[in-house]
Amino acid sequence: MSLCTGLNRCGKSCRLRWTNYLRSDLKHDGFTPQEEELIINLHKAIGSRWSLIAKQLPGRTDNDVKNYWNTKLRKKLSKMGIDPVTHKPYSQILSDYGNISGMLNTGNQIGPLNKNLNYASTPKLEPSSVLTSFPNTNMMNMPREFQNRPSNENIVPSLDFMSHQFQQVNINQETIQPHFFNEATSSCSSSSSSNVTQLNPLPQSYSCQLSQVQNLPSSSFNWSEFLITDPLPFPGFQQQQDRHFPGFSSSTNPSTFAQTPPLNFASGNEYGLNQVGQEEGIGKFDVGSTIGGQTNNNRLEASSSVSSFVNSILDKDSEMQAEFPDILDESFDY
DNA sequence: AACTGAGCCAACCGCCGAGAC
DNA sequence: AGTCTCGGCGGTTGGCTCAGT
Repeated sequence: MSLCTGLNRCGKSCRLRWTNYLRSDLKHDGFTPQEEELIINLHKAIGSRWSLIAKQLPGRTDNDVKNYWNTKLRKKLSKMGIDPVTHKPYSQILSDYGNISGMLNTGNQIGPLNKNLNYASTPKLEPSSVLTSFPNTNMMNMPREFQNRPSNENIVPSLDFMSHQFQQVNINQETIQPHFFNEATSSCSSSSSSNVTQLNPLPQSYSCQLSQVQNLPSSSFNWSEFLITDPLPFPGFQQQQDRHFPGFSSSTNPSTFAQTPPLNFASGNEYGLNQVGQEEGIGKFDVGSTIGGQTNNNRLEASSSVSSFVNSILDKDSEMQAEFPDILDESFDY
């Protein structure tokens, strides 16, 4: 390892120090509400691709964004009753899992638990020690948000979500029943009112009554049911996914996606990010409606065959090609 | 004043891909 | 083709600060 001249640091450390701290164009003040909103929206669209998110925030580094997310935003969302990984209300996650139970028998298996646990971002919580029941599921029936996550974030609800459940159970046993998988179908719609909204700088679509969490479907659960032998629905699926969603697949270098020009990753109008993007004169690229989000409710039906899944990908690809030919066809030189 | 726990954030770690040789 | 170096990335750690007791 070679050291920088006169410094007891390697070149890599010096580069990181420069890029994360010393660069003159970096902001060192706090995040604005607009930046905060953009981070949340981008995270919802593309997950923890911090470098990509940071590219949309002038003067911020990926480290800045990552730290801010881990220390502030994640907790903030969690307190609001929103799973910071899926960006869905906890009650809706449980509802989804309740609705898709029983599909495991179709043959799709859920993969290695240790891999899946990487998806969860809250440390210091051992799911196997705290969670003993959860609805059955499988890859093809996962909420789309899960399916479009990087492969290491694919399968199970986040530990934020789980810890939230247990916090609710432990902290307020009078309002949240310990057996929180009681039958219920409630989920937070975009028009749902909320007590949380008062504390919530985000739009109502993100709001959810925490009390809804208690009304959850009952189902026996065993962690082993999340195990997958093959996380991909068919051989070559990953390659297809890479081809159609470059930058969104785990096997693709995120830099591929980074090669797109500055974009506004508004997931619909949930966060008013279109306005932010327009103010900055950047293009609009509605990831939420085309790829990762639920705006169009293009969730795969539980009965979808593999071919229909592929077709849906191809359809989306065609739509994207038609809508953003300049972006998708453009080549970049660095 | 001393201790403790939580929050924050710069720095580090390990992995991966690209490019040079 | 194989090896090495470099840079980028996301995840994690360690030390500092500060509020609470």
